[in-house]
Amino acid sequence: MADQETDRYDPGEVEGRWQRRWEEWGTNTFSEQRLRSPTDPYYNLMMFPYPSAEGLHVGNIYAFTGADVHGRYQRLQGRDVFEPIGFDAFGIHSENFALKVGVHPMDLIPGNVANFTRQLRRVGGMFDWNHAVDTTTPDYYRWTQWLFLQLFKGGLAERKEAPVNWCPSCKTVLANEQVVSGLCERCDTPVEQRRIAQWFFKISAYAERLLENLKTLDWSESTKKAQENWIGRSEGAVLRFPVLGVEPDVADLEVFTTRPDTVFGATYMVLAPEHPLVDAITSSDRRAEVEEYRRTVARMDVVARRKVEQSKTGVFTGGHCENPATGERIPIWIADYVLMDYGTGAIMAVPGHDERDFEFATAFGLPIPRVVAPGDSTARTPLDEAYPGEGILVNSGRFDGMDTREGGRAIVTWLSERGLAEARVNFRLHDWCISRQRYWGPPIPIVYCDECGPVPVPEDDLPVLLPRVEDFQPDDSGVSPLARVEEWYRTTCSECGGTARRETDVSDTFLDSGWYFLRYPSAGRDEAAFDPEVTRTWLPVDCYIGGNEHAVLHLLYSRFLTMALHDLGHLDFEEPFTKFRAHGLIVREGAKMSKSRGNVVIPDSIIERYGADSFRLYLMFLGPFEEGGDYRDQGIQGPVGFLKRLWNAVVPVDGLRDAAPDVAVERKLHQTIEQVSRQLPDLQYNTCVAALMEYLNVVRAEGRTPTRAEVEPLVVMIAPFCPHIAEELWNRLGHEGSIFDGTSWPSFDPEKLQEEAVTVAVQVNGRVRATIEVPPGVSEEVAMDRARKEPNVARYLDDAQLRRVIYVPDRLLNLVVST
RNA sequence: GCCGGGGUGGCGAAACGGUAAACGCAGGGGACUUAAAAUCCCCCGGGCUUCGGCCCUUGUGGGUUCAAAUCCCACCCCCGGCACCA
Repeated sequence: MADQETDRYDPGEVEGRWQRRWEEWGTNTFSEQRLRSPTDPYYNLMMFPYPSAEGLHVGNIYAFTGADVHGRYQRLQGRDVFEPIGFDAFGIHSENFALKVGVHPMDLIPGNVANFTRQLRRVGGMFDWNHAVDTTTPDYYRWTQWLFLQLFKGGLAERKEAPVNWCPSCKTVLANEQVVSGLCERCDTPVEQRRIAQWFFKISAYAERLLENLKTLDWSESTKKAQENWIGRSEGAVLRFPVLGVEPDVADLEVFTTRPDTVFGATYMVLAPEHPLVDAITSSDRRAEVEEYRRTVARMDVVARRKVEQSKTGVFTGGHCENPATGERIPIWIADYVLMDYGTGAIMAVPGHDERDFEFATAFGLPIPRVVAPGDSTARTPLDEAYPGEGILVNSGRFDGMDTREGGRAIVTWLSERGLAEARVNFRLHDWCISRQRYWGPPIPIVYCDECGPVPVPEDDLPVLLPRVEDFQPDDSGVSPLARVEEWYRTTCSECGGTARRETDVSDTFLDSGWYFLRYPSAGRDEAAFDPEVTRTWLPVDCYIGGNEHAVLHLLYSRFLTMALHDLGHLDFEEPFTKFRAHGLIVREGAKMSKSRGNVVIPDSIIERYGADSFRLYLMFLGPFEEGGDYRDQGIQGPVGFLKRLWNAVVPVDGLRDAAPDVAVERKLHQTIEQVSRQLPDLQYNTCVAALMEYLNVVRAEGRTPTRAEVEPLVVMIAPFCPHIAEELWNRLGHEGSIFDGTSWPSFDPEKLQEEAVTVAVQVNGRVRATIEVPPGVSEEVAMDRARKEPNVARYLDDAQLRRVIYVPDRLLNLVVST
C-alpha cells in the first residue's frame, strides 16, 4: 500500500531526478556515431540567446519551450531530433554592459553563460549540450573569420567609405538604434556623421535571388512580407540629363525613376548634397551657400537625416541641365531629401505628381505643370496637390493621350534610342556593413601592407585572437580600441614579409549569428567550420522558431551567407531554413514587460514554486503560440491543478484498474488523440492543452478510477509539454528507460471516435428552437420527423408555410417558413 | 503614411459559413474541517419571464446568405515593424 504523503506530486523532486537521468543516459546528446548515421534526422532549431546578466527572461523561455515542444513531438514520432543551443555573446550589448559595471567582458561573459546554462537545464529543454556553441570562444570565431575570408576571396567583401554616427561627447561610433531623435541615447549630445572606410558584404548582388527564393520557403507569412519590403524591389528606368554650360564637360546626370512617364513634367533636378557632381556643377556665385548647406547636412546624423521633416530645405547650385524629353533648360538644386545611397543619388523632380517634389517646389516657387490627367480632368485642370496616381498623359508632346503605363514604356524606348534611358530594376537593400569600431567582437582577418595593400590573413594563421585589453573604452579617434594596442596590430605581411598593420575593427554580431546553425552539428571540430558529410545529413534546418524582431536582418543575413557559401562550393543547398515560424510576444497583465516598468516575471522563482513542467504548460496554454499572450500571475493555477490531478489519476492509492476502457471515455480518448496529433505539428499548443484537460476531466468524472489504457496515452501526449512528469508517470506505469526513446505516440481509430448519438440543432428561420438527439448520419426525413415532435418547433410551424429545409447532417436542421 | 497582426464574458481565450463563449483564471454558493489551506461538487455574458420560454450580444456601419465572430465593402481603435526609397 502506497503512502499518500510520500506519493504526492513533488515537481522539484521529479524534475531533478529526470534531469539527472537524461544527463547520465545521454538521452538528448548525439554521439559522433549517431550524428553520422541517423535513421530519420530532424534538425530542430531555435534562435540562440544573448546571455545577459539578468538571466533568461520569460520571452526566452516561451520561445524555447514552444520550439522544444515541437522537437519532443517529432521525437515521439520516432525521429532523431537534434536540438542544439548556444550563446550569442559578442556585441555592443555585452560591451556596453561591461563598460557600465566596470568588468571586463572576458570575465563577465563566462558567468552569464554559466547562469544561462543552469537556467536552460532547469527548464527541461531537450538540448544537446555536447554541441553547444559560444560565439566568443576562439574555436568558434576562428571560423567566423574563415567565413569572412571565403567571402573576401569570392569577391563578396569590399572596403569602401561610408558614413557612421559619431557622438562627440562619448567619443564613440553609435549604432543607428543608439541614436534617439538625433541625440546620443546615453548623453543627449547631438550626433554627427563621420565618414570611415569600412568592410561591406555585397548582399545587394543577391537581392533578386533573396526575393525570388522567398516563394519557395515555408515561412510565417509576416516574416516573408517583412523581407520582401526590406529588399524593396522597384521597377523603373535610369534617365540621363545632359549638364549644360559647364567647362570642361561633365558626365550626364543620371536619375532613377519609377515614373519615366512623367519626364515631361520634370522642371528641376535635385542632387543629394554629397553627390560627386555637386562641385563641378555649382556656379561661383552660389558656391558659398552650397558649401554652407552641405556642411549643415553633414553635421546631421544618419538617423535624423532620414526622418521626415515638416518642411523641405535645399539650395540652388546655379547649374542647369537639359530635360531630355522637353529639351528645356532646368535648374539643378541640392536637398537633403534626396539620399545618396538610394538609386543614383539624384532625382528628376516632377512636382505635379510627387508629393515631396510638390512640397519642395511650393516652398521655392518652382513651376508645377500637370502631365497626368486622371478620369474627368484635363490638361488644364489645376493641381492643388501632387497627383501621384495613374491616368492619361497630357502636356507630353507626342505621348499625349497614352495611359501612364504604356506611355512610360514608350518614353523609355524613345529616349533609349538616343542613349538617354534604359529600363532598370532598383533595390532598397544595401550592402551589409560588417565593420564595428569596437572591441568586443572577432577581429576582421585582414592586414594592411605598405606594399601589397589589404592582404587576407592566411587560413592557417586563424584565429586572429582578440587580445585582452583592459582599457577598451572607445576614444575620439573614431577607430576601434584595438588601434591603441600597437604590439597587437603591428605585424608582418604574409605575402612580402614587410611591415604591416592589422585591421583593428571587429565584425558585426550578425556575422556571428549568421552561420551558427551550420556549426552546431560540427561543434568541437577543429579541422573545418562544418563537416561536409555531417552538414549534408542534417541541413538545411527542418524547423526554425524565433522572434519576428529578427525577421529581417538575422534571417536575411543567414540566407545570404548560405547562398554565398553555396556559390563558393561549400554547401549543396542555398536556403538554410526550410520552415520558419515566428512566435508571438508575451505581455503581462496587458502591458509590455520591461525593467523600467518593474513588471518583469522572474522565471526562477516561479519554477522553484511550481516546477518547470507547470510553467512550460502554462506558457503554452495562455494563448496561440504564433500570436503570443498575456501572462497573468494567477493563470498558472490552472496548469498546476491539472498536473496534480493527472498525477493523482495515474498514481492512485488503490492502483489502476486493468479493465477494458469505458466506451465513452475511449471515444473521448480517440477524439483527443485525433485533435492533438493534428494541431500539435501546427504549433496550436493552447488548444492541444485544452483538449488534454478536457480528456482528463472525462477520465476523472464523478471520481471514477481510470484504467491503464485510458491514462497511458495521455501521459505520452503531455510529454512534449511536461517532459519530467511524463517520464516519471511512464516509469511508474512500468516502462523502462526514457519515454522519448520509444515511438510511443498513440494512434487513433477513426471508428472509435464516432459518437453514437449526435445533437442536431433545429432552427426555424435561423433561430435555434430545439435540439434533438439522433444517431449520426440519419436521413433528413428522420430528422424532420423528430423535429416536428418538438413542441417548441411545432408551435412555429402550426400556421406557417414550410418553404425550404436546410439539413446539415449531424449538425443542424433549418426550417424556413413564412406566415 | 506604408506593411504585418489583433479587437469575442470580469479576465486569458475557443469556435470546417451551421447551437457563440470549449478549456482555464478570477468570483459566488455548498461539502469535508475546531479553523484555515488543500481537495471535491454546483453556479457564473446581459435583459425579460406566466419558468414553457423569449429577446439582445463577437469594435462601428452597410452588404452577400436559409444561416456571418467567420465572406465582401467602408470606417474606428490597439499592438509590432518600416519610414523623404524617387
